[in-house]
Amino acid sequence: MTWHKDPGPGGRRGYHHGNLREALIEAALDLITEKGPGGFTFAEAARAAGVSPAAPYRHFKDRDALIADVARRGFAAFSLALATAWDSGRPSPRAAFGRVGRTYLDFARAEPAYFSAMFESGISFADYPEVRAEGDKAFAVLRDACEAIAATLPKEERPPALMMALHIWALSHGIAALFGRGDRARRPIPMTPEELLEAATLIYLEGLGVPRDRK
Amino acid sequence: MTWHKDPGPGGRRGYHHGNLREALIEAALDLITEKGPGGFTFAEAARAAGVSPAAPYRHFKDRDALIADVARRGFAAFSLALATAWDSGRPSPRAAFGRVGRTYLDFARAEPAYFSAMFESGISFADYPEVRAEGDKAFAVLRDACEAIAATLPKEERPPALMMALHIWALSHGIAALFGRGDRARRPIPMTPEELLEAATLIYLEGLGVPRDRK
DNA sequence: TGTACATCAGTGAACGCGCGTTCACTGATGTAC
DNA sequence: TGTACATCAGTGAACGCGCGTTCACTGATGTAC
Repeated sequence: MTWHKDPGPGGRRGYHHGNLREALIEAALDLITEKGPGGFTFAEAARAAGVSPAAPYRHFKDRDALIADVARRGFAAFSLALATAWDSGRPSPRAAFGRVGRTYLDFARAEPAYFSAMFESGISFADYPEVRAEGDKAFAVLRDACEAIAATLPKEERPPALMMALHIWALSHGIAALFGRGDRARRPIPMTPEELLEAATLIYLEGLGVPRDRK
Repeated sequence: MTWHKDPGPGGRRGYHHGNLREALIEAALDLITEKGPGGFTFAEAARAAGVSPAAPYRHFKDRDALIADVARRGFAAFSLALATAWDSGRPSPRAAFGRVGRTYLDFARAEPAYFSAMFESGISFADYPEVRAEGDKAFAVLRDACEAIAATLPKEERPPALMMALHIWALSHGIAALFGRGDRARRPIPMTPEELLEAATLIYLEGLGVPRDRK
């Protein structure tokens, strides 16, 4: 790793950029935010970083490799956010579970570019196993949470935690995708996505017989 | 409307195509199926229809207008499928409700191109109100179904049908988007999407206190 | 029934554009001695 | 401490490509008389 002085607001010091890889990722996030994953181009990312169109090839094999790296980072940030929200189920699994759901929606809204790269860019988990690995970590957080929720039930009534996790993931994802973002394609609804998810989760847990927190 | 002889397998008779509008829609569906909504181009659709690149402009203002028309038709087909599945809640609302959910997943799998155009193409409801209108019809079917399900509960326990419909829509959509298609980006799960949705719906309705069908 | 004509759905060539990618290159950096 | 050199991250020009869109046009169709 090279040591670099702060390049200042210009972002560029001389012949060498200094931090091109990061700058390209940032540019990609900005472009995806503006135009969606399809609207992002390698050339424009280079331009945004103030660098010739050939320069990105020093850092990424091709356009897809850059998007995959964005997705990987997105999943990493996502699982960190979810894990922080879950906080090992403190103070109670149910309270923590609610936070996890809200965090899912938060993330989709606050980081639409990551979200797009993760779920809508069409990059293949098979081609980029490191993306999949980070995605699995995020899912594992949700699974652990479901495990803890299930554990509040008597043994013979416990639903499979994997199934629960898939249900909650799908529900959160559906709400985020349909109603959660400032999309032009969005369908307006008479409540917030958070309220919608919270109500659904409440009903779902009720259906499983999960006891509510004592007041 | 002009009367046309069957153009036969060549698809083309002479100077006039005869049914270019339909041929372009078909081509768009094929292309979107193959490469996603981003991979579809006006030029390639023209080529597939065996027509010069300028010809599509006789039928569609631009590329987006064609995609919007695909989305509109998709929503129309979707609401027809949902309405058929619902069948006015026969023989029982719950049984019919189950069919509606399965139909959602069926549609996503059987018509990935429509599904993409409807939900992932980024075309704006504001710019194409006819697309929105068809989408609303599809949602109305689900809403009616929820109304009927809610009506099986005593008045004071009935949840708002709109909320129920949004919950079920989001759940179905999340499952379809994450696990429902033959996507390369799909995450494999140890059960079918149909089973996953059915279980979730069962738990959800249980949580609402909706009585089960008598055996 | 025949013909002139308006209408319409196509043609095909051309445009400007921006893309991804390659290439031989060169300036800057760090290091071995 | 000074210098030669290897390494590396950039340049910038060029490529072939396919796109969306326009234009003046022409062949086919349907209709008024």
